[in-house]
Amino acid sequence: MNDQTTNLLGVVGLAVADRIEESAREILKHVGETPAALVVIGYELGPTNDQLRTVLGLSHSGTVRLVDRLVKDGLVVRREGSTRREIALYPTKRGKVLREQILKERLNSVRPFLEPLSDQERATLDALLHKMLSSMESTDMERRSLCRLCDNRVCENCPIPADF
Amino acid sequence: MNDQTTNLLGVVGLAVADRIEESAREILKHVGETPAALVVIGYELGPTNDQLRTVLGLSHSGTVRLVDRLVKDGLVVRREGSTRREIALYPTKRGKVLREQILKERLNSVRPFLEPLSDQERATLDALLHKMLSSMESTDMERRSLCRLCDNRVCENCPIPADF
DNA sequence: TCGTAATATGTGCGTAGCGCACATATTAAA
DNA sequence: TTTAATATGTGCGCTACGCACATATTACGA
Repeated sequence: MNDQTTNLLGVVGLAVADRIEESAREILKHVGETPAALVVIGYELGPTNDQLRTVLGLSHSGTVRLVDRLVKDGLVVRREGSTRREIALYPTKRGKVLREQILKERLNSVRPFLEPLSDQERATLDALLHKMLSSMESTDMERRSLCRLCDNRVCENCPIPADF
Repeated sequence: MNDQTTNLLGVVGLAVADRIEESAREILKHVGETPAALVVIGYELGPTNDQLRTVLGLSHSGTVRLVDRLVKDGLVVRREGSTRREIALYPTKRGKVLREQILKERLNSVRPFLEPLSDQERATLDALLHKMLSSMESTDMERRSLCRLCDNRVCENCPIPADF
């Protein structure tokens, strides 16, 4: 194992995450897990507070306040859930619009990294990344966390399941 | 350009950054740019507040308060700089120890991503990452920001310069 | 069935990590 | 030698959280 490669992956990872966060901030005026929350809620499967919490890796109260912010901004609504103690989170029309922008700008901010590579090199990188991801995480929850900012429409064989 | 590869790179980038942040939090009990600050100051070149600020991408006051935290924790000291209005930031003995731990655990947290790959595949990935990085950023400041969490001892031809 | 445990949400309170606007000291420049 | 630029520090506020607690609903076991 060569630590130089490990270090390089750390650099690229940090750079990619930086660019993604910056692009989301400009659209949503929120940072942290708030953009990911809007993406997850935007699947329109009506996640509960607690399901959202596990995907985002936040505390319970942190998640409640995060949803408060999204509700206050008119991006998300709390509906009645399958039982009376649960809620179901859904995006508003405006929430869906902003979600689309977040997903689009996320891709736009990552794309420059691939710019220097040829088609052949991109295909090689794709295969390597795919191998890294598919062999790494195990539980469904970890997979959902990994893909919490994904645009699932551009991901063919994505590990994130569409159901909670 | 295939957006599926772009998306995959976004996933890996987010995952890598997550793991790095988590490892630093356990050691330093601080998040955000604080770990990076300790790494940068730890080069023992006595950066000024303002030089640190540009590398970390923070506001001026944010940087002052960040250094306040490091000083309060006994990890960094403010010394007199080359002119009387400048300060020179240096790590304490304890600051150096924690810095070493941050660098070590950063590599430890990224290494699992390479675990599924063969030696040959790692070499290919290394070449691709290197090409991506070397063709991307231009100014020295951007390079320093990219490498703000690097362990420069494991990076052979790293773009971060050793002088400010 | 009835009480007890588990689950789900929300709240009071505190903290870390930042930015903006302003104040002050020092150096550079006109 | 004024004036501008630079470097640091401060008052104030805000966002994004976590912890501990309160409350409501559902599940479960005696």
